[in-house]
Amino acid sequence: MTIDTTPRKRPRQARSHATVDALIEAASQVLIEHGYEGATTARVAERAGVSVGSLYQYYPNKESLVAALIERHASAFVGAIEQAFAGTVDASLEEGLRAIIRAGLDAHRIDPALHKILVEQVPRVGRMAEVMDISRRVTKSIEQLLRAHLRRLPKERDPALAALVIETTLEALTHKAVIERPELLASGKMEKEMYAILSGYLSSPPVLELRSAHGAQVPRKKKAARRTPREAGEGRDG
Amino acid sequence: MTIDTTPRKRPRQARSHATVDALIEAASQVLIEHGYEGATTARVAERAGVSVGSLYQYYPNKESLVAALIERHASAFVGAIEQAFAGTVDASLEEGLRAIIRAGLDAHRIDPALHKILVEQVPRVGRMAEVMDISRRVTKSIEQLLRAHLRRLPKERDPALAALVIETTLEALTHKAVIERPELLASGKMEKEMYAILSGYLSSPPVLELRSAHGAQVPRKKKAARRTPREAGEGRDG
Amino acid sequence: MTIDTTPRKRPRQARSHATVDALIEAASQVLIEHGYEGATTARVAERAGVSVGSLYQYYPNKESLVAALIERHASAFVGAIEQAFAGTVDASLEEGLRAIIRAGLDAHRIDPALHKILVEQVPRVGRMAEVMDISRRVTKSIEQLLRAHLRRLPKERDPALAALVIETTLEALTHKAVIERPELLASGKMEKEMYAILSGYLSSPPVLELRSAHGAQVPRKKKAARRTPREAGEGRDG
Amino acid sequence: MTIDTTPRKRPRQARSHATVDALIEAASQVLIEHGYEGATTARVAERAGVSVGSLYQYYPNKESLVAALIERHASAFVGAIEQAFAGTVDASLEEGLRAIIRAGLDAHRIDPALHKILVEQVPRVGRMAEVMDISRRVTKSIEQLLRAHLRRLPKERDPALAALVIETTLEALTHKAVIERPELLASGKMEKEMYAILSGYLSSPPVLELRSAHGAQVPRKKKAARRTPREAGEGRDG
DNA sequence: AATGAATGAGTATTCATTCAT
DNA sequence: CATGAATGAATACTCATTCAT
Repeated sequence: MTIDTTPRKRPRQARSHATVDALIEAASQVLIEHGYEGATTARVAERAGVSVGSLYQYYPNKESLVAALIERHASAFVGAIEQAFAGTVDASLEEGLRAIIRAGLDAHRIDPALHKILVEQVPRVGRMAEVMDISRRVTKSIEQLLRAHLRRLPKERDPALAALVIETTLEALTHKAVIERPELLASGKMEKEMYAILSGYLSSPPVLELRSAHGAQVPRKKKAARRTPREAGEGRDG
Repeated sequence: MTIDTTPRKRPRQARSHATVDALIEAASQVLIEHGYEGATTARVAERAGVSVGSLYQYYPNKESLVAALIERHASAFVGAIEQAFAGTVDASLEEGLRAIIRAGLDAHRIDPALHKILVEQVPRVGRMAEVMDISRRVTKSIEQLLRAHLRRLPKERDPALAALVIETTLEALTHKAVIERPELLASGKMEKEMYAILSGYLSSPPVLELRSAHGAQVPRKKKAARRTPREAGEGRDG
Repeated sequence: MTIDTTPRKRPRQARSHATVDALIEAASQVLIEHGYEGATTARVAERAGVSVGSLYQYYPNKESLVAALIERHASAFVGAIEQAFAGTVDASLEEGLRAIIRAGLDAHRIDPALHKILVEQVPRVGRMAEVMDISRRVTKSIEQLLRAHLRRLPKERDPALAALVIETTLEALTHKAVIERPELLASGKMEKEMYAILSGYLSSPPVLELRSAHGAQVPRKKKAARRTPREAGEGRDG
Repeated sequence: MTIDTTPRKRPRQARSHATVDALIEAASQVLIEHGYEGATTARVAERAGVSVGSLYQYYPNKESLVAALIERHASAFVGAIEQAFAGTVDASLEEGLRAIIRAGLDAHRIDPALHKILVEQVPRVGRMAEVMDISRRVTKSIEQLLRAHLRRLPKERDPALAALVIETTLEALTHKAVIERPELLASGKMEKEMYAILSGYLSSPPVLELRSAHGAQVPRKKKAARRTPREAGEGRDG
């Protein structure tokens, strides 16, 4: 029952290459304008300035066209992220975090409208796996970064889990900003918040934890006010 | 082009009321089983044990039926959250955060299968606004909590923005856990991570920020211990 | 890959019964006029004075419609034949043969144009089996007749094989007459030939067989009782 | 509405000739493998190792290609039959009949798969006439044979009609055997039955005819010369 | 002559919606 | 009020045929 989403044939002549390009580009536009349902093969072909027949010459069905579009976008997306990660191998944790944040934000600047539609529609094209793979790969990269700085992390922070949390959080915040609050992006405020939330997460132990869940104030000494016990105990900066 | 999604008439008799209920319930089941495309009016009517004609007696079109379902679900969802918030008005920040986290997790336990479908399909029903409203209301509640403990927050934390960040983050993590990693939910690990990331975010200054973005260890004098990252960063210790 | 050719639903109201009838009748006409390819669902629906939707309300696809038509025709066809056979149970061999011949001719008078199309197109509707079943049942009936008169048959005639030969021969001759030479039908000439060929086949020993296949003359008794006048006239063996 | 089925141009170069051959051969194979519907011009061209364009260089349309194939096959078919007839001009009636039977069986051995498809599909190519011509020519040949032995035939047997009957019968039996009962062919049983039915038909008067259709016994001469042994055994008229 | 890219009318089928009963 | 038969616009997809290269 699964549908073949493999492109039908590879264009050999220059002319047909142009057709394929036009089709994908048209698919992107029509998808953005009309959504998945509204993106009829006829409309896509028309927008591409090509006949339906030509569409089916290169894609065996509608899904395969969308799949190709997803692939193109996903590849650009992942490309952007991995490039941003490239220089992080022996960066500090701080640099690493900043790079990750930037990477996400930058990647989301690639055709955000299409990205939105694709994210919404991807489940029904059965390409969910591939897209989830993006997030999995990013999570893996984050985990590597964390492992490289393991001693800097709170001892209760499991790197794999933390990576998942970070990836999920960043993705969500980036999304929110891109789609609903672009001004937070332009002003750089969102980036700061992202850094704040991540660095807080990776520092320990958070001050709040010192207070009992019952609201009783734990008296703190003035000097130690913001230092955590472990920091002090570890004597790292002693 | 916009479609009227208002229910057609209000049921006055008990029998009609039963029909309306059966229809919504049927819609829910069919949606879960067959997805949005597969949820034909015929199927819904059949599942409800009612004729198509009757369906259209109460809902002018398919979308309005789904809209009603969304409304029912959203209302239950927000209800669960707001109830969880109710006792928080003069709770401590810690209690408040825990309540928020719990609220989200609990709400997601209401018909998660339907929730998933609805979240995916909602954009195309044009009820996005309503659903976004949920998140807006939750954000508002969080903001109130933060404002009640304003002095506990890092001074650079804008309560409105922080509330947005928190809401977004919690929603994303809850989602991820519900859909992809339910075992993290059962073990309570996710809840701990949520608390960790939020408390870190609301504590200050995070230790990590004390280190320069360039990875070089910035030797810190004891006095500088309390300097915020930005302060440190801005002044470059110079 | 096989297609479901079961009718979709049984009509409950008088109105829908009329629709179903109209559809089959229209299918018959359109099939005759345009052949299988030309018999588009649109054309059939139009001819039936009904919308395409209605067609698909009762038949899940084009094939099932044709299958229904085949069934209707085959049933009438077989009905005619078996009725004609009914009175043959204890008839003489001669009466039996005449009844069989008549049965075939009569059955072929039921909508011969449709019969022709159906016979041609049946292979591709996958109802071949059912139709072949007709011929198999008829063959069986013939075999029974032959067995009832076994002692009258030439000893070398296997009843099952003879039945197959008879059925095939009758079917072919009937067909030929119906389609290409209707005048032979009207004049009763074909019926006579059919009887002649069958009775010759079931009599023995045929004169011709007395001559060896190698042309060597088989010595016969003087009286040459079996020589025909004309044979005698030839004086070949005189 | 009628379509031109004339080949477009006659190949003049060896290369073109090869192409034309390859096309017909490919058409034959594809037709057998995929049936008429499945035999697309693209598939035929591909199988022939030629482009669609080339196909249309030699055949103005699909039908003309099939027509050419039909012609090729029909010509081989008739060729085989007429060759088998050639030696029959002054053969005995018995020899003639055997030759006819053999001819039909032999002809059907030429690409029976293609023959089957062609027989089924031929009506829709509008080449029915040509194919019917085969049977007409064969009938003519049979008629000639019969006329050559006129005096051997029962006086009531009209040679033209008898030829039609014989041709039809043989064709049907051959077909049946080829398609449904090949074992009857291999064992030679069918051939025997064919000879039996024909010789019975051409002998006269058949015994059965002596009995009235009403079962009344027709008084016969004392010697009962034509009574079969078994009949005698019955002692019905003893 | 050959190629194969492009065409687009034509086909089966679905499904939200209406309306006669 | 309820029913379910009827509607028909809309959609994905095919394939014979043309024509620029």
